[in-house]
Parts: sequence; structure tokens; C-alpha cells
Amino acid sequence: MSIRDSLPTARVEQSNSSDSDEHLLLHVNGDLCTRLCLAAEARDQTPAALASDLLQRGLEQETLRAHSELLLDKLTPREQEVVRLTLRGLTNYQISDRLVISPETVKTHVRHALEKLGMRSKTELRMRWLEAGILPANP
Amino acid sequence: MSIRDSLPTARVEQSNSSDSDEHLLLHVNGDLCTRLCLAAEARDQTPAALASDLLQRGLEQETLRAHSELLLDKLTPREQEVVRLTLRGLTNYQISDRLVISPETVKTHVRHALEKLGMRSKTELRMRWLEAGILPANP
DNA sequence: CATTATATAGAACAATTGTTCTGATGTCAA
DNA sequence: TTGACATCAGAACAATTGTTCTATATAATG
Repeated sequence: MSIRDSLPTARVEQSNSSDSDEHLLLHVNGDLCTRLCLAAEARDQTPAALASDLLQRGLEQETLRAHSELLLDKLTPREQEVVRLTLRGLTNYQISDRLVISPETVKTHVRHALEKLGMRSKTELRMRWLEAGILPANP
Repeated sequence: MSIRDSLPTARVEQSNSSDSDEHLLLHVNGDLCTRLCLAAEARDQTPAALASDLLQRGLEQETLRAHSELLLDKLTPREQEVVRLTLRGLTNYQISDRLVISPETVKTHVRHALEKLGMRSKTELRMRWLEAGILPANP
């Protein structure tokens, strides 16, 4: 089974009159369909209801994520690196090791980043951004 | 528009032979359809592709969440309360205020909870559980 | 050139968290 | 009633984080 098989296909059906009547037909098959049905069964829910929940929550996270990305642009490159590593749960010391700078410098970057983001602590940063489903890539 | 309108309806089409050929038709309309299309446009993606991403990530979170729920059952009621409040970003002191107990007691509960969960810090707890999309209700 | 932004780093101190102990009290089941 | 568990709480100390300073060096921009 190719990867393509696990992607849903969609046919957009649009009524003639207004946009508010638009609707989508999502064709879900393959592995995604299987997992969706299993999860729905485990939750004693119909696949459609579960899909609705997942899509709604996913869209909320998308909004938060987009907002977070905009905030990230306000930071300098170095501050962004520090924030990313912080979001992966690293301590200042570990970050200083990774970036080959002093722990004091990490503290400075963290402080500047938190100021620009209007946050008070790394905990608050992690709360907001992990809630948005943001988990930066490994390197 | 009623709430029902914003829920997708589904018709499960199952082929005659094997389960691996099963597929779903999700009928998405109303507000959910609108937001899905807008978000897809913003990401320069087809609504189907975005839906696929959201469903996949949502299912992963479901798995993590289910696992976390099982872990939560290993904790005493008081430990669960402390964990919940910790996941909402409260400090030990704030929690002690909320539960009308000593900060030292909170520390004890946190320590016991982290031991049972096999974690080393509240940061690790927040990382894992917020990643799973767990955000306990307000009270 | 002067200003601004960026990156670096330290001192000094406060606050929070984590670790290792000890210990008291109450409940519940074997 | 003894043991296991849950709840509560403190001492003492280490580690991490946060706050307020100062300070140097470099690059870009006007």
C-alpha cells in the first residue's frame, strides 16, 4: 500500500447559491480510515463524531500555531534557537552546551525572548506553545 | 444554524471482501467546512490534505492521551489533583493555596506522582502531557 | 560617524523546583 | 491488630530558573 492510499481524497461540492451552503466530501481510506474507526470504537463514538472533534481541535491548534509563528518572527535568530530548544524541554545548561555558549548568555536570550513574547517564564512559554501543538524538529 | 449542522455526517462504505479495503465518506459542512477551507487556503493546501494532517495528528494525540489517562489512574486522588493543577501551569505555592495545604505537602505529592509516572520533573510532565493535548478543565 | 540591533557574558540575589530525609495521623483490609 | 496506604508537613540542601544590573564586540543602517 502506497502512502497515497493513506491520504484522504476529497471532492468539493459547492451549491449554486451561497458560500454558507458549501460542503465537503472527504474520502478517507487506508490506514487512516482503520485507525479512525478503531479510535472511535474505543471511545464509543461514531467515526464521524470523532473526526469532527479531531478536526475542530486541530483547527484551533492551527490558529494558535499560526499566531505563535508570527510571534516567533519577532525574535532574533539566536533567540529563536533558544526558544526552540526550550520547547523541547532542555535546561539552560543543556542549551548552552548545544549552542556552545555560556549558560549566562542563554539566560539573556531567554529573558529577551520572553520579554518580546510578553511571557513571564519558560513554563508559560511551554504551556502556550505546546498547547498549540508546536514541537520543533530535532536538530 | 443548529449545532448539528456543524457536525460532519458520515456514510460508512464497506467493501465486500476484507477490512483493509474499508473506507469512509465524511460529509463536512457548515462552520467546520468553512474553517477547514480557510485554513487550507492559508496554508496553500487542499482541504483534503489539511484534513488528513489534522486527523493523523489528532489520532496520535488520542493515543498519547489514552496512555496518559491510564497513567493517571495509578495516582491517588490528591496526587491527581496536584498533577492537574501542575498541568495548568500553577506553581507549588499556588497549588498549596488552592488546596489549602502546605507547599511542602504539595512537593511531597508532586514527588510521589512523578515517581509513579517515571518522570523527573514537572517540566517533563508538562512536555509529555501537553503534547498529548491534555488540558484539564478549570476547577 | 552615530545609532541601533545582535550576540556574548558576568555578578548578585530571589524564587522555584528537586532530592533526601524524617515523622505524624487516619483509614482500611487481611 | 498489624501492615499497607494515603495524607499531611517539615528540615536541609542542591539545582534550576528568574530579575536586575553592567559590560564588551560586531554588524548593519541611517
